[in-house]
Amino acid sequence: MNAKSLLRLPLYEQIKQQILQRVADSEWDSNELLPSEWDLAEQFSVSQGTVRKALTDLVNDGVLYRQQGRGTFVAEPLDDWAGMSMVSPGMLREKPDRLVREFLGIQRGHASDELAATLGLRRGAAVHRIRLLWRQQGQIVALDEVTLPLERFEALDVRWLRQSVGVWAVLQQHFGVRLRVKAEQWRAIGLPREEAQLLHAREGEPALFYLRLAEDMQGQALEWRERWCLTGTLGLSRQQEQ
Amino acid sequence: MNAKSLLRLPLYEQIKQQILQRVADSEWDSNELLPSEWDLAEQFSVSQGTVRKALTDLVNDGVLYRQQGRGTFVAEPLDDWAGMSMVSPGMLREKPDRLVREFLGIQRGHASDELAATLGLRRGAAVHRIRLLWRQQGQIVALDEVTLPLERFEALDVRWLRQSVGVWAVLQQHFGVRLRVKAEQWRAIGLPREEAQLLHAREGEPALFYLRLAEDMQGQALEWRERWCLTGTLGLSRQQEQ
DNA sequence: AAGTGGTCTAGACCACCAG
DNA sequence: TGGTGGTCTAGACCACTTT
Repeated sequence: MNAKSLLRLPLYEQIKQQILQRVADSEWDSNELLPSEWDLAEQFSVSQGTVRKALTDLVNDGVLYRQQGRGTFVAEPLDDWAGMSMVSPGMLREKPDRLVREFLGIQRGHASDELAATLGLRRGAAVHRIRLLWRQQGQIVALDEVTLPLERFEALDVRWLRQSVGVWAVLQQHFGVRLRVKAEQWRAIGLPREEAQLLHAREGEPALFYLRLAEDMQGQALEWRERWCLTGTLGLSRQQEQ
Repeated sequence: MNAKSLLRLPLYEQIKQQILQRVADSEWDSNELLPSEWDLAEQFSVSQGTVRKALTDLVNDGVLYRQQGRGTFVAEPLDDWAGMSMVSPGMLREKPDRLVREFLGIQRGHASDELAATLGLRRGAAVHRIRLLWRQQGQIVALDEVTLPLERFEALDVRWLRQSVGVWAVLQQHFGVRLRVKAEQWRAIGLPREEAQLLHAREGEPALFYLRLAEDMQGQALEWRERWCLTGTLGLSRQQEQ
């Protein structure tokens, strides 16, 4: 009836954004039950069908999940491996074991021309560079170098990175930004010296090199990530070392 | 009003299946305009909203696409690289060049115990084994070995494989089955002898090894694929050979 | 029994595209 | 201008879960 469209955005889009905001602000925690569709409809002064459309979209985006007869809930925050193919050793049917993150550090730097173009930044724009190490059952399995536009994430706090489960979770919790993979590429390479040292592996040892561009739900590119992964074969040879 | 549910399936599910069947039977070709939502609603004796729900699901599955003000169309058939990350050399923003398929052959074989379990088959069940080679700008970039349950695809015809753009397109066109990736895994390996020969590369040369399980829209596992990919680094060394 | 999400209808108006 | 998909409403009944 009322709630006259503020910006020519569909009502369900406005509702989605308000719900996303509340999730980002932790007004609703993970796995917390949302008000019913009818309650939300009354809060937002729209029909239940419109709320339903908004919730369905958010479920498809992985922000919420539903259980028939019980209600609608807030999904777990994304971790940095969300939507990524398995690279862990072992059978295909196994879920990858919970990965443990080690925060190596954050620096300020400047984007290369190519990276600036990819992220839609000015030439030489300032960026955050974050390094993470991933362990599985104690063994080092991957090294990440993450690049974020500094302008957008100026307030980024080192303590958040140390405490959180990953960069994506930090961006969601503190900036209300939910990322998804926009483009990615795999290569087989020999490990460069610096990365080999950090991974405690031999220089030139074959590894997976994973490049990934991530965007927010509006399609704005926001994160560039390079990941060096030790795969099953490597895992074997590494066991012999220890 | 009528169309009393035949199998306790929601009306929109029945409509989805009927539309999928017509697409599989090529009653509607790729990029062909479907009847309007109101026409379909009348054909199926349901409301326009129910047709809309069915079409929206099929759009999300990639079977159809919509254009505001014009209509709803049949999407291009899937190719064997659908939903797969880029592995081609070059920049991330580039679309991978159109890959050219070379059909190497098809054999009958028997599933290993592990593969039988993965595909939900009896121990030692008969399977099709298909080999494909992929070229990009003339250069060999990948080798596929595809395993399909023979029971489900007994009528598979070699001519279809020779003429079509890929295995997924054949399954969609001739069996009405649309696949999607269920699980996948990447590894960096040295090429085994046989695969190295087929790829015209050196044995032991580092390459990406990609394992993939695909399922139909009902979640039934139907395809196992192993793919050896030569990545950018390799592409360089191969240029020197020629 | 009460409350939730899941399905379905009938009708309305809008935004976009074509002739 | 007419037809299409896009949005929105108000109401109904069903299936499932919890109390």
